[in-house]
Parts: sequence; structure tokens; C-alpha cells
Amino acid sequence: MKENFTRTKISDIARLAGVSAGTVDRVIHNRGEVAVKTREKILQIISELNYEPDILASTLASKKEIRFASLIPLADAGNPFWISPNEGINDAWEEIKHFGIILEKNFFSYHDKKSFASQLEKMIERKPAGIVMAPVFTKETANYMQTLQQLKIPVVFLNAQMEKQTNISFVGQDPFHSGMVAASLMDFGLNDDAEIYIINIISKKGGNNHILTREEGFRAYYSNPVKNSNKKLITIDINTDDAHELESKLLQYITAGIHSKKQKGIFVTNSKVFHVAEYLEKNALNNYMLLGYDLLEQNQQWLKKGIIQFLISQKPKEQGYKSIMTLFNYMVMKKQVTRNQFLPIDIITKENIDFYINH
Amino acid sequence: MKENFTRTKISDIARLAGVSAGTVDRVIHNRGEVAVKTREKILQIISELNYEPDILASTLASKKEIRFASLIPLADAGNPFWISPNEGINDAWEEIKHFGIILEKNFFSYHDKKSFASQLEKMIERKPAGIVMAPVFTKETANYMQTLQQLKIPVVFLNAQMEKQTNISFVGQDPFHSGMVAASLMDFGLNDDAEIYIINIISKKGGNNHILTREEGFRAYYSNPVKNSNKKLITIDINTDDAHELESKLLQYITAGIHSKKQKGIFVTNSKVFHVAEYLEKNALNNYMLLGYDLLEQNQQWLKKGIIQFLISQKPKEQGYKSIMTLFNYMVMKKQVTRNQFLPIDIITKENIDFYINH
DNA sequence: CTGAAAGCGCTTACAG
DNA sequence: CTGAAAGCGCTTACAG
Repeated sequence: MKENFTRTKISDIARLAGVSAGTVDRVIHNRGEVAVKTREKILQIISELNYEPDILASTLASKKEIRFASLIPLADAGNPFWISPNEGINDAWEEIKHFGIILEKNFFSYHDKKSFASQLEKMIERKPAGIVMAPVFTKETANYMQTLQQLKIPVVFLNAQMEKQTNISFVGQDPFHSGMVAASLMDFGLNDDAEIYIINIISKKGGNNHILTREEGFRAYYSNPVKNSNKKLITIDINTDDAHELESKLLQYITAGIHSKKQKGIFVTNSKVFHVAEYLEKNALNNYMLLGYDLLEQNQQWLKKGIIQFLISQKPKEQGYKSIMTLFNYMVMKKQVTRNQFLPIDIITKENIDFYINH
Repeated sequence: MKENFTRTKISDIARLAGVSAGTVDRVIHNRGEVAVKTREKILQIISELNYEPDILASTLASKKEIRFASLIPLADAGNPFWISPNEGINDAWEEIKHFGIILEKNFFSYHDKKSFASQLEKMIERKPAGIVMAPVFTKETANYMQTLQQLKIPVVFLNAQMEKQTNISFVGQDPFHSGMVAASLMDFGLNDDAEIYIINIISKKGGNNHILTREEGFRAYYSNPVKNSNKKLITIDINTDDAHELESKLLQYITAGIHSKKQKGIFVTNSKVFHVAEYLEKNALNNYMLLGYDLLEQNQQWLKKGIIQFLISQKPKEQGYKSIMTLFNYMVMKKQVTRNQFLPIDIITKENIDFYINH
């Protein structure tokens, strides 16, 4: 039972077209210098035989290196979220490096527009073949997208999308729907006249685009007339650049409300939920339903202690992995890519968290 | 800023060892016929230079084909779950076929031990280089594992694990903990004196190993003294081979209990939860909390209608994808593989389901 | 505009 | 036990 099917190769095409392999190669890669008639004949045969070049032989022969570049925030104590996307980027590169892919990784400070802009500019100057980046600062990103288009450098966004830009793809969570998911979980555990605090803990200097969209999604859930909810929604904005604001605002809103008999829920719109968990425990404020984002070490602890009920996770590692693979599939494998690649909105509890670490 | 680093290649090793490339190749692949001294010298140099063969060149030169075989249940109307693992298998093969991987897919009937055994035997007779299989029938699987070990054919299990077998890896969900997750979600929505029905809808003829473990995990959650729960747990076993049993048992347990004022929950331990949803709606039994498994078309509909509150999903597509990739990494990339690859226990609601279709 | 030849890094008979 | 040569399928100068 031998395979009697042998793959057609470039020499087959050459023979059938009455030309040499070199000419076929020039046609395949649009390198010009081929007579129109010859070209058409070759294309015809290629399509008839459904010929696909052997990618391994091709990579081996053309000792060409393809430089990808990435730009994401530097993970640090204040920003541990970005550890995982970086791991995903490394994993993806391990898988594709055989194909002559070089990866130049760039980082910027999450709280510093200037570092973002300068890293972005530096990266573009080196003219990589393709870029994966987190468009944390929208205005600065927009400034450079035109240049990138002119240079014909394809860009994949991860973590946040910018609808009007020319990036070939986006890999990340849908922030609006993730807010709705949070709202539905909250709803599941609270009476109809409960009070819900929506807390945005953000830096005025940072990029916060999708955090606000999460709040919109959360509110949209309760504005649905079918829910006909009597719940009261109160937004609290806390500026992380002011060290005392967190404590004072929570005192003002949360502790002050302690005498109301109503059930209470708190939705923190990003990974800073551990700050609120700390506050609740320190002040012995029980019976709050608390929801937030991302599996940071600290958040994991509060979830396991039962202070946080649910965390929503956005597959940070997969964001990194998939954005690199998207660039690879587009540039090397010549596959079509989807513009919006929405990742699952993972609901994490004490009971299933162990199966999400490192995903 | 040129890369001044050039990869060491087989000819470098050969030169340094004072031998030819062919001899180095014989050492690398343990093909014997090399003097001990020569061999050791070559190995020494390889490890010093941290040499790794170019996998592309290697695949291209050795026109060797590697035959993988898979064995999973045939997806049909009664068993749509298996569509997704099959898709995952296809996707994985698309990614690795360049490396000379051939894939022979085999299917058996989920309700027929004999078809399982005969397909398995047929598959083994063709002596594939590696196998991915769903060990649905444990006894039949055990019967052949020894043979496979003697033939040195590595096996990856997907969907269900058998702890004592010699498979190199397992890819799937931890059924015990997935039962616990179901219990915690149930707990979240019910009072302390609620009544909970655990429904096992299974065929006496099918393989049900991990379904029973799910029930164990579910019960273990409530046996935790900290929960100190007064909830009443009642198990109902329903044999799918008897067309009338479902209706009569649900009548006996569910409809009969309608007058009790207590809150009620139903946990169906597999994907057949849609049968119960149908029953509840037909008989206008509201206010039941209903949980089950897997994103079958029918289950999706009942979730969206609000009759099912939560579905637990086991990443069926990724099960197929990852089990093939595991075999590939083990056999071709020579990487180490983990014995238990537990996939996330995904919690699915009306609000996040759209982001899990096709995962 | 086109072809012949050499080469990418590794593997495979074959001869000795 | 070892080496020299040919070859995997494609690409790259170079000559014409």
C-alpha cells in the first residue's frame, strides 16, 4: 500500500512549460524579468496542477532572514500583566524560528507616552518585515500607522484594537462583551435592589481605551429593559498617580455605605482589583461581591481566599502567541488572516483557576 | 548591524572531529557503525558547540515519511461532540504536514465496543509511527497497550486518561475538578437547603469512565465540612438505550418534587443536558438551576434561552489539536512531553458563549 | 528575457 | 568502520 501520489515540484512545472526551474521561480515570486506569454503559461500550469512550493526547501535555499519586531509594555511590579504576552511571543518564535524568522523585541514603559513613541519610531527605523504591537497610546499609534502603511510593513495589534487603523489583524478580548459578562455574573449573585460600584483604577498618564469600554458593556447589560433592574450603579474613578486617592475614595463610597441593608457588588474594570480586596479585608467589610480582571499573583490569592468571587481573564499568553503566528501565517505561509481575532472571555473562580495558570 | 552569528552546521562538526559529515550524521541518529572513540569525540564536540541539526534540511534530505494514526469516535447526530476534536486534528496536521507527516484517521462507533476493538487492531496492524486515540473503552484499550509498548509505538490519549497505562501523554479535562467547578457554580445560585439532582444520562454500552468521576468531584465539593451544606443530593441514572426511561425518571423525580418549596438544581454530568432542558420547558418547570456539559448546538440554544444557566466546556477542538502536536513534538522535535496536559475548565454562559464557538 | 550551475544543510546508498 | 558523491526541492547569481 505505497503512496503512489507524488507531489508536483518546480521541475515538473518547468518541463511542462518548456522553460527552466529558474524561470518558474521568477514567476512564483513575482520577480519580474519574464515574458508575459511565458508567465501566463506558467501560471496556467501551476493552477491546473494545484502546485504549492515546498516551504521547507524554499526556506533552506533562500538563506533569507525575515525580521519581525514586537513592541509591548515592559512587565514590572506595577504591571505584571505583560509577563504573559511576552511568554506567548517567545513560544511562538520558538516554533517558527526554523523558517529564518528573526525577532527583535522592544519594550516601553506603560506609564510613559514618550517612551512608547520613541520605541515605536526606533523600531520603524530598522524597517522590520512585520510588526506585532500593543497600541496602548492611541494617538501616538495613529501618528505612525500611515508611515507603516507606506513602508508596507504589516502590523498586528494585540490586547487592544483601534477600529479605524490599517492593522491587518487584532488579537485580544472584546472589552464591551467582557463587561457584559461581568455584569451577568454580578447579577447572578445579587438581589434586584442591590448597589453596584464600578471602580476604574487608572492612571491619567496611561492608555485606558478598553477599560472604559468594559464599563460601557457592564452598564449596557443593566440598561436592557428585559432585566428591568432596580440596581443602582455608581462609578468611582480612582487616579493611581495619587497615592492617597484610592484609600480616600474607598472610604468615602464603600465604608460610608456600610449601614445600608442592601446587597453590594463591586466591579473593578481592570487588574487592580487586588487593591480593593485588600481594603475590604482590612476593614472587615464582608458580604461584598467583588469582580475584576486578570490572574495576577495577588488577584489569585484574593480569589482563593474568597474575597474576590470572579476574575475575568483575557488569555494574555495566547495574545502574544497568536499575534506572532498571525504575522507568520500572513507573511510566510501567505494565508489570509481575520481582522478581529477575539479570544474567549474566561470566567475564573477559586475552583477552576489552577487550570488557567500559564494560558 | 549584521548578524555576525552563524549557526554551526554538520560540516563544522565534521571538520573539528576530523571525519566526514556522513559519520557525524550516523552518530546524531544513532545509526551505529561508528567506532566508539570517534563517536565519543563527535558527541563531545556537538555538546560543546551546542549543535542542533537544521530540522528543515533534515526533513528535506531524508525523504522519510512519518505515519501518524488517530482513532476517535465517529461524530454523528447522536454524538456531535466529536466533530470538534476531529477539526483540531485536521488543523494540527495542516501545520505539520510539511515535515513529511502522513495522518491516517480511523473512527469507531461510540456505542460499539467491537467497532472500537476492530478499528484499534486494524490501526495497529499498519504499524504507524505514533498514535492519538480516545480510550473510550478502557478494557479494550488496556488489552492493546502492551502490544503497542512492545512495538514501541508512542500513544497519546485525548479526552480521557487511564492512569495506569503507558501512554506518553493525555490531553483533556480533569473530570474530578470539573465536577467541583459545576458544584461551586450551583452553590453560588442556591440556598443552603436546596435540593440538587445529579443526572447521569449514559448508555450501558458506551464508555463512561470520566462521567462518573465528574459526579465524584461534584459530591466532593459538598462533602467539604467548611461548606457545612444542608443541601440534599440525589443521583438519577438514566439509561439512554431505553427510549422511555428518560421521560419516566424525570417524571418520577423532577415533576414529583414540584410542590416542595425548596430551591432546586440539576446537574447533568455530560452533554445530554439538552434532554432535561426540553423536559423542563415542556412541563413549564421554571426556577430550576440547570448545569451541564459541552457546546452542542442544542445546548447552545437552551443556554441562550436561559433554561440552562451554565455549561462547562472542555475545549474539544484543542484536545484534537494538542494531542497531534504532542506526538509531533515528541517524535520529530524530540522534545519532552508532559504526561497530563489538563485543559482549562471553561465556564460558559449566555454572555460569553459566542467567544467559545470553534475553540 | 532565459538557462545552466552551484548551493542551502542534511541524508542516503555505495564502495572500500 | 568511514568517506565521497549524489540528491532532497528550491533559490541565487551569472552569463548570454
